[in-house]
Amino acid sequence: MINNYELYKVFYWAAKTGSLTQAAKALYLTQPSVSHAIKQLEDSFGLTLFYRNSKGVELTQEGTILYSYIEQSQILITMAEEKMAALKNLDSGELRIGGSDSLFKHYLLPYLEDFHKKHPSIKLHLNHGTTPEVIAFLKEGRIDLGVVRMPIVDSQLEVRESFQLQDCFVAGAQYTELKNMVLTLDMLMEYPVILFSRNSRARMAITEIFQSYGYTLKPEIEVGSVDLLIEFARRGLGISYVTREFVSKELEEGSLFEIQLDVPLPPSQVGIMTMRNMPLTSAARRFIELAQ
Amino acid sequence: MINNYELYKVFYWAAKTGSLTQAAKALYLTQPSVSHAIKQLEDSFGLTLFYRNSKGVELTQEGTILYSYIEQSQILITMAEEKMAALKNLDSGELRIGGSDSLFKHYLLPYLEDFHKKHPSIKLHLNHGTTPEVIAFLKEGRIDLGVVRMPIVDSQLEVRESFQLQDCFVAGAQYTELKNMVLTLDMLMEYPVILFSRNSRARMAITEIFQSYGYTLKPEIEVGSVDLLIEFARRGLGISYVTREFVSKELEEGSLFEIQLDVPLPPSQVGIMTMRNMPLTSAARRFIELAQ
DNA sequence: CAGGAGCTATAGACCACGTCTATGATCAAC
DNA sequence: GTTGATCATAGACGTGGTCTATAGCTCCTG
Repeated sequence: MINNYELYKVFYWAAKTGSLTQAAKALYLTQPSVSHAIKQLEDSFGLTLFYRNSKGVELTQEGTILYSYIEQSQILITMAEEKMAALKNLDSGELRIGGSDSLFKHYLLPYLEDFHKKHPSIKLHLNHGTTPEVIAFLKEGRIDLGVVRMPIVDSQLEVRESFQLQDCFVAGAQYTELKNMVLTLDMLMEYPVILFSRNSRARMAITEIFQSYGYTLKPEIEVGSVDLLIEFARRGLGISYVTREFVSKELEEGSLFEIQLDVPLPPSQVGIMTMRNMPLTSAARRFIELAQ
Repeated sequence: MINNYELYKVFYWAAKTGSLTQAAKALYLTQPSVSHAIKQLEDSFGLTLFYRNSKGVELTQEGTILYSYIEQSQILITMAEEKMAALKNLDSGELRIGGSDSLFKHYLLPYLEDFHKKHPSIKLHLNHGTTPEVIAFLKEGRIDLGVVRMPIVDSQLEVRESFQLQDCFVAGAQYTELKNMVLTLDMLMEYPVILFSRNSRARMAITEIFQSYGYTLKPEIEVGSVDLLIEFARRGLGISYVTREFVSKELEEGSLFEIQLDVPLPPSQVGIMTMRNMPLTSAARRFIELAQ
């Protein structure tokens, strides 16, 4: 019917201000333009929308009916524009991050706090899961970004290196004799080793390292959380393979110490994953910026 | 913010159909135009609204939020356009008529019925009042048109002559002796005359006529409704001055007869009044068309 | 009553911008 | 590899929305 919705904006302001001249000012147009626009509307409806008098204009019965619809419509558009501006300014919106519980707890927390302080109106949604689960979340569009250990090889994903973590073996008071020694892998395997459950990325990594030296690493105990890994080591149940940064408190206070090995353990990189060629929300872009 | 609301229409269709190509078809545009429009929106918000893939497009988080507003807005506009079309086609709307009760009851009824049959969806509002009241209603915008006796002299009003009425004196069985006589005003004044209340237009008219012949007409009885005027005459309380068309039933059945005078009583014209230079609703225009 | 200050309507010119065609790039399916 | 979708880009075109200038009207004021 009407092939130019701009006319409704003009109509809205004309009706609202009761004056074509005022409407023109509000819209940064000239009065004849507004006059012309209203005429177009009236012609295409075949109805008169305004009474014109020397003081301005007034809605006719039919104009009043039109206004009741258009007013709502214009208000919605205004709200939409305000909302978009808020999203842009990070005054609104949400950020959905996927990652492992331990990464959230031990490492991402300061970044999350920082982000939340800077942009308190953005709702944070944290979804924990294993690396494959996080990748699946990403592909399903359920999270905006995932934080996992590298390497990730998936052509659909774009991975930014964020920070390095160093895994290491730690033990508690029971094994004080090892404190100032440099162990060979041979020696290490004499002790009971505690590892994270089979499907974890860190577990696979260390198993491969041992294999590359010709050893098969078999854990005495397998646990399902980083907290248990730490707790078991503290109680002297064995030597745990953990991320050094996750036990920094225990290392400082001396309840755990790091076993020195004669071979280097390669550091593991944590990466922030996003979908390749998919636009990011403002919030996601901002978070990545802060986390790098 | 956005200085072209057309873009929202394009966005709406793109989001609704999930395809720029489909949106282009729906809007009778080419695909590049739609692509361009969406880009404009995205640029001016500084946000990405759609994920593009080889199957079409999909809303981003931010696009989804925008859509929730714009969808409502567009629906309202569509409803508005449908409503305007209905008003134009007289499939909707209202018609507010002012006039005297007796005109409504005795003369306008067939026109009202006719109009209502032809346009059953138009609500009729009938407001009765004296001629000055009806004029006031018109000027206050409370009615679309008024139906009153001419002449009306008011530069703000436009009056269309509609139909003629003939006032006359009638009497009942008590005065059968006058049935086949032609009376002079002199003779008439020997009888008790029943008139409508002082402020009525018909009353003023007949008083003036008598005065122009040198007589002062003083009624025996004054009543406030046409029905009473008729009833009193039937009961033989006097000779009533009524509009002939309003007593056509009584004249036919013989319960009243018309007094013949030796001077002509000028006919009175009924006019349909509207505000001069004020646009009429479609319904009002249509009614006037039918009533002429 | 003349003159001024509002208001809206009309006429005509101009140029930005929205639309088009043509083509490229990418992806999925066969 | 080829075909047939999709959206993006480039550049040309022309229309329609905006402008200036002016007229017409009503109301108010000295």
